[in-house]
Amino acid sequence: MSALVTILDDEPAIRDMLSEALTEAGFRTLTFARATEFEAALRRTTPDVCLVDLGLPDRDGLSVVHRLALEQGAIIIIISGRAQVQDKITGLELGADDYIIKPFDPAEVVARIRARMRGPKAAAAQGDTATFNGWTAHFDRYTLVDTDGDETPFSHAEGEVLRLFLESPKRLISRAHMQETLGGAAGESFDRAMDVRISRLRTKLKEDPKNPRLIKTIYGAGYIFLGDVEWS
Amino acid sequence: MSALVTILDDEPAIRDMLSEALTEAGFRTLTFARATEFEAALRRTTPDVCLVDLGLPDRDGLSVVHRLALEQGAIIIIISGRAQVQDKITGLELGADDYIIKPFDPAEVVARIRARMRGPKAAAAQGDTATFNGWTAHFDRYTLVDTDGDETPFSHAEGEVLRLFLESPKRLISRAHMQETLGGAAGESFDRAMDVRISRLRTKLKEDPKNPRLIKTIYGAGYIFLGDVEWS
DNA sequence: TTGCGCTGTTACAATTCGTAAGATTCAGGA
DNA sequence: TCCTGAATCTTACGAATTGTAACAGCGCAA
Repeated sequence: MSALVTILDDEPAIRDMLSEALTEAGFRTLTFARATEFEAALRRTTPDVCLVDLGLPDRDGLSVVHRLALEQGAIIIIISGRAQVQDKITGLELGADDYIIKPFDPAEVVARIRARMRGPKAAAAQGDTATFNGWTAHFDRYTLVDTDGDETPFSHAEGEVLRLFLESPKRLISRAHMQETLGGAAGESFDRAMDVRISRLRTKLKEDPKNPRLIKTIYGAGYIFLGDVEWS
Repeated sequence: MSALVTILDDEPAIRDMLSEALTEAGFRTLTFARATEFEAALRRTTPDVCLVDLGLPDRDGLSVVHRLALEQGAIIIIISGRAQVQDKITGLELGADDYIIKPFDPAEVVARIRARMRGPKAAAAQGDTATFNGWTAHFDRYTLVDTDGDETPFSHAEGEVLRLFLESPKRLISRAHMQETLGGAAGESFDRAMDVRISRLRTKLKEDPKNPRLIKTIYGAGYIFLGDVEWS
């Protein structure tokens, strides 16, 4: 399930250098020397990241970028010898997500790809994990990880609530619905248990009680989870 | 609707240059010279993009980046004089979305911000929001934001009234219609409740009681919301 | 058994929001 | 212009809802 990165560059040395660094970092790679080969491959596969050189023998790389941006959902990174500010601007405006100037350090390329993908470290856990606003929730390991790598364990009950939120972000989740999907087992006796679960979850997410950024209470209705969730 | 960009840099010349270019490009900006000032402002507002210099007088910019990545959903771009590949990598791994080296061209900064805003973070940032006369109402986050970037939370009941106004600006909204669409729930007995909701909304919009500019009362009929509303 | 962590319950603090009541403003007539 | 009753604004208070700390029961491992 590691991410697929395509490399489109006419210089073999650069292709090799990138391919090696990316494989080392846990990505799968495909390399191409010409735009036509690359575009033919796109009909068979869907890469997650596309590295594109602008100085190609058969076509201007910008046209490749433009088509990619229109048709694919991939992350597009231009790697070019053209260092003029105007070149960068037109590249970015055409749809590229980043622009790296030659000569470059392959480690920087890896770091920039990771910054775009934010989370799924290629070789990392296969289980069901979700990332949101700097956090990564590993439901198979019952741990929350921040960008620092610090882990905070969460319990089963907390995980149920968190999963419910992460499955429906930015939508109102009514208190009744929560009772129903989760604690429905016990009594209908007006449960403060849900409040306590949420309170505990909030402290683990380091929410400011006065101004919660992630779990927002709607008085008389329920809760809304704000946060940019991505499952993997 | 325009995105809010914060600039954190100790050099006034750089702050001015960035602020000017970004304003020109249609962004709203807030500038800070010290990390402490910046972090104080974060308690009041939620920027969409944060530009951070690493060489700050009072604190290392990397710690600012780290906190931002943990707590906020903002796009983080480091602007630094440190050009070593290792600096870039640690910055990106700490949570930055981009890393720009000084000296730089402000036009490139604008282009890179725009490139990031197309990504997933930006898609998250746009919920259902409306702007009017210097205010931005985020209905998903239940907050009002003014031109300074200061946030004021509003409650569910206030939001219902505000939404009603923003959906029919510059048209008479009768008291009966408001009761009907909203408060129909509880008692029909006293319509003073609506007055109080509106009164509270007015104070949050910093209306002058003697001379309301946005919510105008039509004696014996209802209310009119004046204001140039734009939804996004 | 003892100890530890998880979870629900309880009690009290904080917030929201409608109601009540006095103050203020408005329209129309004297 | 001034007066009067009705409509509206504002403030205070209280009921309902929600937040959180403290406590107790439970399960599990050493």
